[in-house]
Amino acid sequence: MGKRKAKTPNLSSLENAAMQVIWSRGSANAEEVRIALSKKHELKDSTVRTVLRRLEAKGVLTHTVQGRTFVYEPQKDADNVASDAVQQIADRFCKGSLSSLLLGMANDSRISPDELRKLADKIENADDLPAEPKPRKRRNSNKK
Amino acid sequence: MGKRKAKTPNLSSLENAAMQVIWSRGSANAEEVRIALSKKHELKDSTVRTVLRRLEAKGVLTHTVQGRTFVYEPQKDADNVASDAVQQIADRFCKGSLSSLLLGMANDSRISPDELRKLADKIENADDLPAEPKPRKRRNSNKK
DNA sequence: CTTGAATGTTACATTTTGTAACGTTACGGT
DNA sequence: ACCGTAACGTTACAAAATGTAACATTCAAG
Repeated sequence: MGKRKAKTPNLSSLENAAMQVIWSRGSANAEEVRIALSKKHELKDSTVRTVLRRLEAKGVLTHTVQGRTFVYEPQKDADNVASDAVQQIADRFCKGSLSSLLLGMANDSRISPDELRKLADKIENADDLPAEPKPRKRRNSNKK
Repeated sequence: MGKRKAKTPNLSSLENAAMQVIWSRGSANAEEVRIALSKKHELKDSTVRTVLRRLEAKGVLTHTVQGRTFVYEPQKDADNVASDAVQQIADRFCKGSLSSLLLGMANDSRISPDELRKLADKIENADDLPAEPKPRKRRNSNKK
């Protein structure tokens, strides 16, 4: 019972863009973020660092020091944030019922029963197989 | 082809609160909204009306005149907005794949294969029965 | 015609964002 | 031991978004 509203802070579009970069590569330093963003929008490095600092202030990022460089990484992975976001929508529009939400999406032809079933299968096969008594919690990304 | 980004405008918390009121009752005038919000937050009516006007400017509300009163109603129903919002999340975090998004939610135990299957059934049974060729659009508030 | 309810107009103070210049520090190389 | 430079910190601001309202105008009903 304790854990109340993490109240995912609303990110501005620039902040969001920065987060996308970091989420997509797992972590990044200011310069990397700047480069990535520069495709769309040229920014001074101090600008980028300001944004990054603000994001950390908002609690969505943390940093570790490597040499004399700050390496930022998400406080929560993208998956988690996405889930929370969806849940929040469900809260606001469907009294918290995810099912109702999805039902609505089906009405909008955003998703079909078929997909849902396939998805159900995939989930079972992928993660929940009863042969594994030890469902390790953590995500073990050993790639790269 | 045509249909570009509806770009659901981000609503501020107050704006959102107002929208919740209107969505929940289908439509409402300034005074009703004020009353509803007053449970949490006392506001002058001009304040409320300003917010309502801004919401209309943002395109999420429209109004019709009834006598000399403005009756506001959502430009899009809650369902629609919710769907869009979820889709947007999928876009941002899952390259647009709703399935991936849901998969992630399953990982977080936010939803289970079981629920998905039940949901699939419900959708098929509820909405798709070929017996009803004309799902009447709406507009029929004969109450009151 | 006087009222009053309802709307329109206009104003701010705050907060949030976007953007950045400038100052400080300390590692690495010569 | 220096110094240049890469990284970070500090401080500033202009713009936009929000919250909050006071005051003016209108028009129908009595």
